[in-house]
Amino acid sequence: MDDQLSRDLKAIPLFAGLTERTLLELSRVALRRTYAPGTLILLGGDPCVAVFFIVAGQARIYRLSAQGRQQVLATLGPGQSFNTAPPFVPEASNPASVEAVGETTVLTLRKDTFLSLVRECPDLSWAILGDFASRLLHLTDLVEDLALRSVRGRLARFLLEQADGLYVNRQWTQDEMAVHLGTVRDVVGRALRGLVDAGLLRIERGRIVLLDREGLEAESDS
Amino acid sequence: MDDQLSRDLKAIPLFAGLTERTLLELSRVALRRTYAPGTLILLGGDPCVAVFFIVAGQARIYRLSAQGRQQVLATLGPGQSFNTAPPFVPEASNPASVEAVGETTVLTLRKDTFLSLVRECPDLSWAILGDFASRLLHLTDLVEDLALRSVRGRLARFLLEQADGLYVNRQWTQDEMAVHLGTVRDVVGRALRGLVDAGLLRIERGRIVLLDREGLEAESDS
DNA sequence: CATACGCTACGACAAAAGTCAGACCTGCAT
DNA sequence: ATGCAGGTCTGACTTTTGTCGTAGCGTATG
Repeated sequence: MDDQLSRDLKAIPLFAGLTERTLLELSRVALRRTYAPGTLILLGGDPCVAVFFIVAGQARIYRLSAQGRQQVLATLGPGQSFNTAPPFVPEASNPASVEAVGETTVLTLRKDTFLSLVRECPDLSWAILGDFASRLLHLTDLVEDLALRSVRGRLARFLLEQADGLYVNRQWTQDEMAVHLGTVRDVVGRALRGLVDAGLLRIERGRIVLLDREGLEAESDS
Repeated sequence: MDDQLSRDLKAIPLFAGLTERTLLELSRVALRRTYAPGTLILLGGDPCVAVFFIVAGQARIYRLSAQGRQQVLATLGPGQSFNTAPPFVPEASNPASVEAVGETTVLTLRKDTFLSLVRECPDLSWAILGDFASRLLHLTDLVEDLALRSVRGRLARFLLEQADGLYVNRQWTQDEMAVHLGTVRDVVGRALRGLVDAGLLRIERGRIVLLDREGLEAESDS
């Protein structure tokens, strides 16, 4: 009956090392939920009650300022998890808000269920250690970006990261880029024009063409 | 003979759950090292070969920009560890540079020794999970600070954090504060004067007096 | 006592970032 | 076709941040 749920559980890489038995138990306590595009899944600052695993769709993890500006911390897809850190820290609350990008399906486990699961399964804690570690490295990079680089530099780096070959195909609106870079749309627009004027890239309908990767890398450290 | 080393090992909270036997093994492979004030312990970007545990003194973890500006990620004291994340991520290099603040003594373990130790000891991996989790939360806060707050706001928050009651006793130079806030001395100076002019604090010889905590908290979100 | 040094204060300036308003373009729904 | 909405381009303007040079002040050192 809960066939679907079991299949979803098996598709989560973090759960790869679990036994059939544990998975079966999990399928009894995990909740499956689907959110419409743009829905708020989790509000930063609220007490932490559960952890989440993405089955389908995408989730945007972000912080909000008092003036309503956003900073995106990550955009996660199927198989990835969020809100897994606070359960390990007593009294911690949700570190950030999360919203569904497209239609998004998640599995959730209550905080204490998750913790006892981790205690019992060495494989799982190993996997989470790897996950946490790479998130730490990623956040450290983000901090350096924000503290030590100009918007123009951050934009150059961002485009290089997003680029698939010479092209950035995905339809990024300037607003989306802005929240990833911790700034506002207008400034992204100016920075983009600046890079175009410098001959480093060209903007076409629906995509951006990187004309000079080396030039962009030079821009990217500052 | 390696009595000192064993005693040092026992003083590291992360190792609290280890058996005598394991500690003994560790005392054979761990290296003890002391650095003079200001010495570079670890260079960011170099391949990761070892993890570190602080026995005495303090270590400043920071990133450097191309222009030589710094951003401090953390200042750690006895019992705390650094460079423990990269071993869990294949190919990862040291995420940041580390230097000794005062005279500082550390224990080091080779990366692979550390990893097999973690694999064998559930207690240890549990402790590291907690450590990583709180670092993640801390870094997330830092990102929000840098992305969404002005220097003045960050300074207000910083002072509130550092304050012991109404006083910030430690002798922070403006330069030190600047590298914690991701900016430069001059700007910290201006921001400080601004807060003084607003009547929120007073600067005395060797310490700062917070006159209006609520006012500072109001300043701190922006 | 003189000097050197580290830290701070201050003003002037330049660059970067944020804010605002108006106009345009496109696709879509009425 | 009309109107609307979302996204973009543009320029003007303000504020914030970073940079520079100079000067003051205290402590430590000779």
